[in-house]
Amino acid sequence: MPSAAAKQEDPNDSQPLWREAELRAADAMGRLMEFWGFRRHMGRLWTILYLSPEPMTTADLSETLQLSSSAVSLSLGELVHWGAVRKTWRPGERKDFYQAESSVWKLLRRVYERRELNLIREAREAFGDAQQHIDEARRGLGGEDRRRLDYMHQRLSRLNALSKAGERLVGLLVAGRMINPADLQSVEEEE
Amino acid sequence: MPSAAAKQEDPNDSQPLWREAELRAADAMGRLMEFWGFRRHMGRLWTILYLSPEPMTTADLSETLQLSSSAVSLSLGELVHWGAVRKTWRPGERKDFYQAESSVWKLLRRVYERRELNLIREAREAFGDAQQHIDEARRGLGGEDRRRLDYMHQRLSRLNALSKAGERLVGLLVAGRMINPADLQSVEEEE
DNA sequence: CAGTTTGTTCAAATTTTGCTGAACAGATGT
DNA sequence: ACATCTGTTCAGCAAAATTTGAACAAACTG
Repeated sequence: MPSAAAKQEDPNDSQPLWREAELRAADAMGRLMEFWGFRRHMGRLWTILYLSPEPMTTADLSETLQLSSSAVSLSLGELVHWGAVRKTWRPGERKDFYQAESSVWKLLRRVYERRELNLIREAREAFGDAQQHIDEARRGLGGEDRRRLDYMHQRLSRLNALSKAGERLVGLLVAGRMINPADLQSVEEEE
Repeated sequence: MPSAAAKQEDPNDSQPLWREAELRAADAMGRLMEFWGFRRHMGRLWTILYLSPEPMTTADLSETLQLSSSAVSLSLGELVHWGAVRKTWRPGERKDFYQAESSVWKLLRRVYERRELNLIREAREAFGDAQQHIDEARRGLGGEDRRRLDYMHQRLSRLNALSKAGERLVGLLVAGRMINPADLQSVEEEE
């Protein structure tokens, strides 16, 4: 008969009691990250690491989340690339160990900097180019066509201004100066 | 021989000169919206409408972007649902006409309110639940297990605080009070 | 140096997503 | 009531993304 009091490390069925809660939290973060444009596993892996007091190996992670080692390798690599996870090593151990970067605020800033900022900038450039082409195309025209191109030109300049504002907004967030400190309780972290 | 001076409405090849620029701008917005989690066509359609001085029909749109009427109907419906596009009608015309909501700022706020806010809220709830379960599970434990659960509990409370901060941040954006007005030139719009 | 252990890359298979044409439904005019 | 025009929904197809097992590569052990 199966010993009901087995503490933790049974092969299959008897996960520690808290494992379910941990997975729920990881899934929530996974949804967040997926929505946010990353692989869903990145959020799940990061959360498991973030909740673990000890660095973990790929084998640990692969077992906890029931993922193939390739999937773990891929998503973990991307997390490392984004600076969300760091490799560490243990004397005497050959495996790589991973631990979560715990300053979420810092992570957010990095993502906005490397991703959103570029994206908006590209869009703004496209709007600017289009505007310029319209500007050239409208010279010498009159009547209905001219009215239409003037309208388009004005609208494009509006889009341009908006992207510039967005760029600045994100820039301020990245620089950490966007938030009125009085509005939020501390978002600083222990790290 | 083909009359070179045909004004605009040729069947196929001779698009107006400015069409290319318009499409480039639409594509930029499409990329932005796709990245942002919407269908890419939503951004493209909206831009075409935004740049047009006159309301347009589905046929116009479908022809401009070379999309099937079903694709137009689908994405346009979603745009209407998000309040990014409005239907209008012309006396004597049976078709529906569409025009873009031109206050981009208002749109952004609506999206954040209806989407991001819910998303973060759900994540926060999940973190809270997990935290509570851990809290219950750790009672009466000692030693290694207790330490681990205490750690998890503390980390979950951190995630909880962060989501709360995020919720508040987005809330302020939605309420229009997040931005330090001195930091940005006017984001107000003509409407 | 041969044999392990560990991590990464690759191609095939599966799943998911997006798009289309056709069927359908609603409305309008004859 | 019928015919026509317009917009929406749906089943099937095509393209894209994810996932996996296996091959490969690298680092270490004895």
